[in-house]
Amino acid sequence: MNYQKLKGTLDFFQEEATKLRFVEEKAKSILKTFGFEEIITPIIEATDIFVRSSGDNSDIVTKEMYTFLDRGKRSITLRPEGTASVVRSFLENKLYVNSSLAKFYYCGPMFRYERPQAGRYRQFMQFGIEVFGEGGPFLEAEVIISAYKLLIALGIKGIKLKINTIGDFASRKDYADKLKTYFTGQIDDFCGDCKKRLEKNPLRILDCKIDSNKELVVNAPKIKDSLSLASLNNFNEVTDILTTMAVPYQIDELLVRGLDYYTDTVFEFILDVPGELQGLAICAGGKYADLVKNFGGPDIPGIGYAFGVERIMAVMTSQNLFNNLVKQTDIVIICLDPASKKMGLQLANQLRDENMIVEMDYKNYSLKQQFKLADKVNPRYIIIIGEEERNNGMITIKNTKNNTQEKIKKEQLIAYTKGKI
RNA sequence: GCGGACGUGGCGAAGUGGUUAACGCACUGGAUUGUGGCUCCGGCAUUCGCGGGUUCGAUACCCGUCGUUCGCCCCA
Repeated sequence: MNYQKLKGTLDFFQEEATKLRFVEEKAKSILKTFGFEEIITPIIEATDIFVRSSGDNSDIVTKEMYTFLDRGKRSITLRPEGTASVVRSFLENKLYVNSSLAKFYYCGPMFRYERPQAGRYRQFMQFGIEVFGEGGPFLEAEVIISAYKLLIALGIKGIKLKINTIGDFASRKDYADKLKTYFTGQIDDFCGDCKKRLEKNPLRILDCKIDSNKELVVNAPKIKDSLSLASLNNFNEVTDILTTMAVPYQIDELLVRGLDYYTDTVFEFILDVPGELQGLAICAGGKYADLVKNFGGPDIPGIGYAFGVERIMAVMTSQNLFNNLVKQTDIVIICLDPASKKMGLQLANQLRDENMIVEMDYKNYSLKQQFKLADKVNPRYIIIIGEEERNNGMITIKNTKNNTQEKIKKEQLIAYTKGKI
């Protein structure tokens, strides 16, 4: 019987696991400087949580969720995104009572039943943040800045920040109606999807890959003209702050997000790099003014974003940004007979207590074979213990950098290595 | 959900309608028994994703299936 991983899933081991953890740790350390705290929520939630938040017409809900009935006949879903769970937890635990602003980051697997391709998997890691509370344009800008700083800290080149405002629900409804009127009867030569979108969600016609370059689309009514003055002012302030903070951005009036809960400011960091990753979003998010309220909670706005960790790993790999992740061994202990092996084991663990990385060959007794193991892990020092050393309470220690060796008393070993490794 | 490409040992990769399935890396053993990383020699796929068909014969041809991968839709 041959077992293999499920379609669209990934095993991370050795170097890849190290990369994943590296990105995660870096992200955490930067967000901590912004005062974020970690929130860990379950991977499974009641299906309704996601239907409510993403919208029952969204693609995620209609065709991408892993949903099943548990033994109690409850509909359970593997989370397709992080925001809904965090909002649920925020409300359930009344995390709004102690402060007017709650800032969380999370990291974990998300699940979407899609056809895998470059940078897309059925189980993928997202690193994201959510902030609850009224913070105005400064908060929104800070959130975007935190994402930007993170990408800079990771060293990723070729990223572009696209930002837009889609207004509140009222102005969006108004805008959708305008678009509908505008496009009705005019899109006979548009793709089939766009024809469907006209009824369902006319905003999506604007970022259709096939039709978005058409004159009709380019000249379509702009969302700006449907926005409330407050929305408009807010957006202008956000971009102003970004400019002040020297965060390059590009206003993209066609940027509309796929999840229904967004309002006002939405943004994406996309990759502008050659190859298959070109154009992929590595971070996306926005404001959601009414999501908490719609969940039955107080009227508290939220804003957040999520990074696609695998995508970040992919770009970083292609840009050679994982240089210092090689496994490092400090010492290999070579033991030439069983009695020496026991002594070696003791020494190894004493050294490990000093935080040194120590390995040894458990199987062989010949010097040559053990040296071969040592070559593979390329240690700073090689210790040799045989009958000769044992009888004198000595060990031989060899510096592999300059190929010198000396005999020292085994009691001196810790002191000898101090400061050298 | 739709379309294309691909599927040979741990990895990379050649190959042909007929029985020894190249080669490289990795792994493993050895080149006289306490000093390696180089070199040399040996071992390592009864088997070419799986199931069926065509054929005297298939890893090679056909069908199906599963899987990988890329694109579309959508998205991180």
